[in-house]
Amino acid sequence: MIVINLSSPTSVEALLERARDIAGLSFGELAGQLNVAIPENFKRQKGWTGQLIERALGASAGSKPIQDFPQLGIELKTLPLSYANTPLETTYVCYAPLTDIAGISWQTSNVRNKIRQVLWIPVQGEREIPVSERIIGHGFLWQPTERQDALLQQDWEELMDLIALGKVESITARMGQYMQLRPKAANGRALTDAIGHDGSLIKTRPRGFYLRKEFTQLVLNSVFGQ
DNA sequence: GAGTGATCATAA
DNA sequence: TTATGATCACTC
Repeated sequence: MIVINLSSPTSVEALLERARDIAGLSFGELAGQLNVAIPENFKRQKGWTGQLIERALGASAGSKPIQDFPQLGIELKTLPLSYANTPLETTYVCYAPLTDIAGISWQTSNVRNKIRQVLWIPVQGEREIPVSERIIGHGFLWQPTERQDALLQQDWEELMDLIALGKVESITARMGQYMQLRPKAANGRALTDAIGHDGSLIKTRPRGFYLRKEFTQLVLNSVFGQ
Protein backbone atom coordinates (compact mmCIF):
# COMPACT_ATOMS: atom_id res chain seq x y z
CA MET A 1 0.00 0.00 0.00
CA ILE A 2 1.18 3.47 -0.84
CA VAL A 3 1.71 5.62 2.21
CA ILE A 4 0.31 9.09 1.76
CA ASN A 5 2.24 11.91 3.38
CA LEU A 6 -0.12 14.66 4.50
CA SER A 7 2.53 17.35 4.96
CA SER A 8 3.09 19.92 2.23
CA PRO A 9 5.64 19.08 -0.45
CA THR A 10 8.62 21.45 -0.34
CA SER A 11 9.67 21.14 -3.95
CA VAL A 12 8.05 20.84 -7.34
CA GLU A 13 9.76 17.50 -7.77
CA ALA A 14 8.28 16.17 -4.54
CA LEU A 15 4.82 17.37 -5.56
CA LEU A 16 5.05 15.73 -8.97
CA GLU A 17 6.25 12.53 -7.34
CA ARG A 18 3.15 12.47 -5.17
CA ALA A 19 1.02 13.05 -8.23
CA ARG A 20 2.72 10.08 -9.89
CA ASP A 21 2.09 7.96 -6.81
CA ILE A 22 -1.67 8.44 -6.91
CA ALA A 23 -2.00 8.07 -10.70
CA GLY A 24 -3.82 4.86 -11.52
CA LEU A 25 -5.52 4.61 -8.14
CA SER A 26 -9.30 4.59 -7.96
CA PHE A 27 -11.14 7.18 -5.88
CA GLY A 28 -12.13 4.31 -3.60
CA GLU A 29 -8.54 3.18 -3.05
CA LEU A 30 -7.29 6.68 -2.29
CA ALA A 31 -10.28 7.57 -0.11
CA GLY A 32 -9.70 4.35 1.83
CA GLN A 33 -6.08 5.23 2.51
CA LEU A 34 -7.11 8.69 3.70
CA ASN A 35 -10.11 7.45 5.69
CA VAL A 36 -12.47 9.59 3.65
CA ALA A 37 -16.11 8.54 3.23
CA ILE A 38 -17.15 7.91 -0.38
CA PRO A 39 -20.44 9.46 -1.58
CA GLU A 40 -22.78 7.74 -4.05
CA ASN A 41 -22.65 10.79 -6.29
CA PHE A 42 -21.71 14.44 -6.08
CA LYS A 43 -25.19 15.93 -5.76
CA ARG A 44 -24.35 17.07 -2.26
CA GLN A 45 -20.55 17.04 -2.32
CA LYS A 46 -19.55 18.68 -5.57
CA GLY A 47 -16.01 19.42 -4.52
CA TRP A 48 -15.29 15.95 -3.17
CA THR A 49 -12.75 14.92 -5.80
CA GLY A 50 -10.78 18.13 -5.56
CA GLN A 51 -10.61 17.91 -1.79
CA LEU A 52 -9.56 14.26 -1.92
CA ILE A 53 -6.68 15.09 -4.25
CA GLU A 54 -5.74 18.13 -2.16
CA ARG A 55 -5.36 15.93 0.89
CA ALA A 56 -3.35 13.34 -0.97
CA LEU A 57 -0.93 15.89 -2.37
CA GLY A 58 -0.68 18.00 0.78
CA ALA A 59 -2.27 21.24 -0.41
CA SER A 60 -2.25 23.84 2.33
CA ALA A 61 -4.10 26.98 1.29
CA GLY A 62 -7.53 25.89 2.48
CA SER A 63 -10.13 28.42 1.42
CA LYS A 64 -7.68 31.31 1.21
CA PRO A 65 -7.67 33.17 -2.12
CA ILE A 66 -4.20 31.99 -3.05
CA GLN A 67 -2.64 29.12 -4.90
CA ASP A 68 -2.84 25.65 -3.39
CA PHE A 69 0.93 25.43 -3.03
CA PRO A 70 1.99 29.04 -2.32
CA GLN A 71 5.68 28.23 -1.86
CA LEU A 72 5.75 26.50 -5.22
CA GLY A 73 3.46 28.96 -6.99
CA ILE A 74 1.28 26.10 -8.14
CA GLU A 75 -2.50 25.80 -8.34
CA LEU A 76 -4.14 22.37 -8.22
CA LYS A 77 -7.10 21.53 -10.45
CA THR A 78 -8.84 18.24 -11.06
CA LEU A 79 -10.19 17.82 -14.60
CA PRO A 80 -13.06 15.36 -15.13
CA LEU A 81 -12.74 13.65 -18.50
CA SER A 82 -15.13 11.72 -20.71
CA TYR A 83 -14.36 8.30 -22.18
CA ALA A 84 -12.95 10.21 -25.16
CA ASN A 85 -10.64 12.15 -22.83
CA THR A 86 -12.44 15.43 -23.35
CA PRO A 87 -13.37 17.76 -20.48
CA LEU A 88 -16.82 17.11 -19.01
CA GLU A 89 -17.08 20.29 -16.97
CA THR A 90 -15.94 23.89 -17.06
CA THR A 91 -13.17 24.84 -14.64
CA TYR A 92 -13.75 27.39 -11.92
CA VAL A 93 -10.91 29.88 -11.57
CA CYS A 94 -11.85 32.57 -9.04
CA TYR A 95 -14.42 35.16 -8.06
CA ALA A 96 -14.77 38.18 -10.32
CA PRO A 97 -14.23 41.58 -8.72
CA LEU A 98 -17.37 43.65 -9.27
CA THR A 99 -16.34 46.86 -7.50
CA ASP A 100 -13.10 48.82 -7.03
CA ILE A 101 -11.75 47.50 -10.29
CA ALA A 102 -9.96 50.65 -11.40
CA GLY A 103 -6.30 49.83 -11.72
CA ILE A 104 -6.75 46.10 -12.23
CA SER A 105 -5.20 44.86 -15.45
CA TRP A 106 -4.94 41.42 -16.98
CA GLN A 107 -1.32 41.33 -15.88
CA THR A 108 -2.28 41.82 -12.24
CA SER A 109 -5.61 40.01 -12.29
CA ASN A 110 -6.60 37.19 -9.96
CA VAL A 111 -7.32 35.01 -12.95
CA ARG A 112 -3.84 35.32 -14.40
CA ASN A 113 -2.17 34.92 -11.04
CA LYS A 114 -4.19 31.80 -10.24
CA ILE A 115 -3.36 29.97 -13.41
CA ARG A 116 0.29 30.95 -13.85
CA GLN A 117 1.14 27.35 -13.06
CA VAL A 118 -1.43 24.61 -12.67
CA LEU A 119 -0.99 20.99 -11.70
CA TRP A 120 -3.85 19.40 -13.60
CA ILE A 121 -5.02 16.02 -12.34
CA PRO A 122 -7.22 14.35 -14.97
CA VAL A 123 -9.81 12.03 -13.48
CA GLN A 124 -12.52 9.82 -14.92
CA GLY A 125 -15.71 11.83 -14.76
CA GLU A 126 -18.42 9.83 -16.51
CA ARG A 127 -21.40 9.76 -14.18
CA GLU A 128 -22.18 6.15 -15.00
CA ILE A 129 -18.87 5.09 -13.44
CA PRO A 130 -19.42 4.52 -9.70
CA VAL A 131 -17.53 7.15 -7.71
CA SER A 132 -15.33 4.61 -5.95
CA GLU A 133 -14.28 3.07 -9.28
CA ARG A 134 -13.26 6.26 -11.08
CA ILE A 135 -9.55 6.29 -11.83
CA ILE A 136 -7.09 9.11 -11.16
CA GLY A 137 -5.01 10.00 -14.20
CA HIS A 138 -1.45 11.20 -14.60
CA GLY A 139 -1.10 14.75 -13.38
CA PHE A 140 0.85 17.26 -15.41
CA LEU A 141 2.26 20.71 -14.77
CA TRP A 142 1.14 23.43 -17.15
CA GLN A 143 1.86 27.08 -17.75
CA PRO A 144 -0.20 29.05 -20.27
CA THR A 145 1.47 29.46 -23.64
CA GLU A 146 1.61 32.98 -25.04
CA ARG A 147 -1.33 32.19 -27.26
CA GLN A 148 -3.38 30.69 -24.43
CA ASP A 149 -2.60 33.69 -22.25
CA ALA A 150 -3.69 36.04 -25.03
CA LEU A 151 -6.97 34.16 -25.55
CA LEU A 152 -7.87 34.48 -21.90
CA GLN A 153 -6.77 38.11 -21.77
CA GLN A 154 -9.18 38.91 -24.59
CA ASP A 155 -12.16 37.40 -22.78
CA TRP A 156 -11.12 38.84 -19.43
CA GLU A 157 -10.87 42.37 -20.84
CA GLU A 158 -14.21 42.12 -22.59
CA LEU A 159 -15.96 40.93 -19.44
CA MET A 160 -14.19 43.31 -17.07
CA ASP A 161 -14.97 46.25 -19.35
CA LEU A 162 -18.67 45.45 -19.07
CA ILE A 163 -18.39 45.13 -15.30
CA ALA A 164 -16.58 48.46 -15.11
CA LEU A 165 -19.30 50.08 -17.22
CA GLY A 166 -21.98 48.89 -14.80
CA LYS A 167 -23.32 46.25 -17.16
CA VAL A 168 -22.72 43.15 -15.09
CA GLU A 169 -26.42 42.26 -15.22
CA SER A 170 -26.25 42.09 -19.00
CA ILE A 171 -23.39 39.57 -19.00
CA THR A 172 -24.40 36.01 -19.81
CA ALA A 173 -22.40 32.79 -19.82
CA ARG A 174 -22.58 32.91 -23.64
CA MET A 175 -20.01 35.68 -23.69
CA GLY A 176 -16.31 34.96 -23.84
CA GLN A 177 -14.82 32.48 -26.28
CA TYR A 178 -12.63 30.58 -23.84
CA MET A 179 -13.49 32.05 -20.46
CA GLN A 180 -16.96 32.89 -19.22
CA LEU A 181 -18.60 34.61 -16.26
CA ARG A 182 -21.29 32.75 -14.33
CA PRO A 183 -22.98 32.97 -10.93
CA LYS A 184 -20.90 31.49 -8.14
CA ALA A 185 -22.75 31.25 -4.86
CA ALA A 186 -24.48 28.99 -2.39
CA ASN A 187 -27.81 29.89 -4.01
CA GLY A 188 -29.68 32.57 -5.91
CA ARG A 189 -30.35 34.66 -2.83
CA ALA A 190 -26.68 35.43 -2.20
CA LEU A 191 -25.97 39.04 -3.09
CA THR A 192 -22.89 41.21 -3.30
CA ASP A 193 -22.06 44.75 -4.38
CA ALA A 194 -21.48 45.62 -8.00
CA ILE A 195 -21.31 48.72 -10.15
CA GLY A 196 -24.74 49.77 -11.41
CA HIS A 197 -25.71 51.41 -14.69
CA ASP A 198 -25.20 54.92 -13.41
CA GLY A 199 -22.05 54.15 -11.47
CA SER A 200 -23.80 53.67 -8.14
CA LEU A 201 -23.64 50.40 -6.20
CA ILE A 202 -26.20 47.71 -6.83
CA LYS A 203 -26.73 44.24 -5.39
CA THR A 204 -26.21 41.27 -7.67
CA ARG A 205 -25.34 37.61 -7.50
CA PRO A 206 -21.62 36.96 -7.03
CA ARG A 207 -19.92 35.86 -10.25
CA GLY A 208 -16.96 33.68 -10.97
CA PHE A 209 -14.64 33.17 -13.93
CA TYR A 210 -14.76 29.73 -15.50
CA LEU A 211 -12.56 28.18 -18.19
CA ARG A 212 -14.73 26.76 -20.94
CA LYS A 213 -14.24 23.11 -21.91
CA GLU A 214 -12.81 24.36 -25.21
CA PHE A 215 -9.99 26.02 -23.31
CA THR A 216 -9.07 23.04 -21.16
CA GLN A 217 -9.19 20.97 -24.34
CA LEU A 218 -6.58 23.33 -25.79
CA VAL A 219 -4.52 22.74 -22.67
CA LEU A 220 -4.77 18.98 -23.14
CA ASN A 221 -3.82 19.34 -26.80
CA SER A 222 -0.87 21.57 -26.04
CA VAL A 223 0.50 19.04 -23.57
CA PHE A 224 -0.37 15.73 -25.21
CA GLY A 225 -0.65 16.79 -28.82
CA GLN A 226 -3.84 16.49 -30.82
C1' DG B 1 -27.34 16.16 -25.55
C1' DA B 2 -25.21 20.57 -24.41
C1' DG B 3 -24.66 24.53 -21.94
C1' DT B 4 -26.23 28.09 -18.81
C1' DG B 5 -27.63 29.37 -14.56
C1' DA B 6 -28.17 27.36 -10.01
C1' DT B 7 -26.57 24.94 -6.33
C1' DC B 8 -24.00 22.00 -2.36
C1' DA B 9 -20.40 21.48 1.54
C1' DT B 10 -17.20 23.72 4.28
C1' DA B 11 -13.98 27.30 6.53
C1' DA B 12 -13.02 31.66 8.40
C1' DT C 1 -20.23 37.09 3.12
C1' DT C 2 -16.32 35.63 0.62
C1' DA C 3 -13.67 32.15 -0.49
C1' DT C 4 -12.27 27.27 -1.44
C1' DG C 5 -13.52 22.71 -3.87
C1' DA C 6 -16.69 21.99 -8.08
C1' DT C 7 -21.08 19.36 -10.35
C1' DC C 8 -25.99 19.49 -10.77
C1' DA C 9 -30.13 19.97 -13.36
C1' DC C 10 -33.29 22.53 -15.99
C1' DT C 11 -34.10 24.64 -20.39
C1' DC C 12 -33.30 24.92 -24.94
